[in-house]
Amino acid sequence: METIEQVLESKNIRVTAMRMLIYKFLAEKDVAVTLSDIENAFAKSDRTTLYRTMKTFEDKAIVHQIDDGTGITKYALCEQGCNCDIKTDLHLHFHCNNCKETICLTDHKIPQIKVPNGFVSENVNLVVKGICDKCSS
Amino acid sequence: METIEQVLESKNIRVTAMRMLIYKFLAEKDVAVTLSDIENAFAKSDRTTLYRTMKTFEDKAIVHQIDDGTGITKYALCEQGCNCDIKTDLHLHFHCNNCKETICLTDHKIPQIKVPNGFVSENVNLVVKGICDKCSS
DNA sequence: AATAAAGTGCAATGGAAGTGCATTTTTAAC
DNA sequence: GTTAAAAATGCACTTCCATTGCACTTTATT
Repeated sequence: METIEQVLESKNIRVTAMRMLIYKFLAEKDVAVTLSDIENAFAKSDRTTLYRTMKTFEDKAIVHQIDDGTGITKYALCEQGCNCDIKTDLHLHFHCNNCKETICLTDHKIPQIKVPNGFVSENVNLVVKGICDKCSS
Repeated sequence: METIEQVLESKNIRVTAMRMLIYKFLAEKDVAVTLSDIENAFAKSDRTTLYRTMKTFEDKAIVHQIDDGTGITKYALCEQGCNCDIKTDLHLHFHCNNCKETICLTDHKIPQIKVPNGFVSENVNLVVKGICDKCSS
């Protein structure tokens, strides 16, 4: 089991108190979070710091952004072995219309999408909306 | 060939000069447009009017919103026979990373997406990003 | 023509993303 | 250890888009 310090160091990210806290917060969540979610969890910290921290985490492939159609950017930790950095790890996201949470369905890969002749596919964003397992039971 | 008036009337939308102009503008475009695009095309009109017009059009299934990940809502006319109103017409959208335009690939249906047990899929948003036919040639 | 209903325009608000700069903290060099 | 450089943080601000309230105008109805 890696410590948070080790995770950050292995990705060449400087270890700071704030970053460890943010990482811990993300790790405890099983749903994608917004900047405001993080902001509310750390009343002490500034939005800008969180914003830039997430940007750093994203650059280093520790988190990935999720656009679930709510208009608000969400973030989630990349899974072990996730290849978000090379843009080919295309798992899909599920947004619950009931509880409004968004989660990664990491082990559900996006099927190959056919595009017309002349079009080149580089990236795919797929969000399924509906009712999540917690809300449907 | 239906006139614009007939289209609007058939959808129970009151015909006004502004609405006809907006419809015409949309019909001439083969790409999805933002509110600002429409705003710029009609310097005379107010953003609010356009916003509410699009909302009306959307309610009546004349246009559908597109969230292509740019963070800005885009709109496109529904095709003849498009079932956007019943939320089952799931064609995909293509966003060009070069010219930044977004278009509907109306005849490319979204494949059936499997979700884990307990999850209920109601709706799917799929955006493919890459290079469009005009930019790749 | 009178009235009600719907559409339109102006002004303003709110939320989120993003930036510049000063300050603090961390790292590295001496 | 002290110091200089680099990176991180916090504050203030700006911008952009979505959205709403209210007054005014236009359209439909009788």
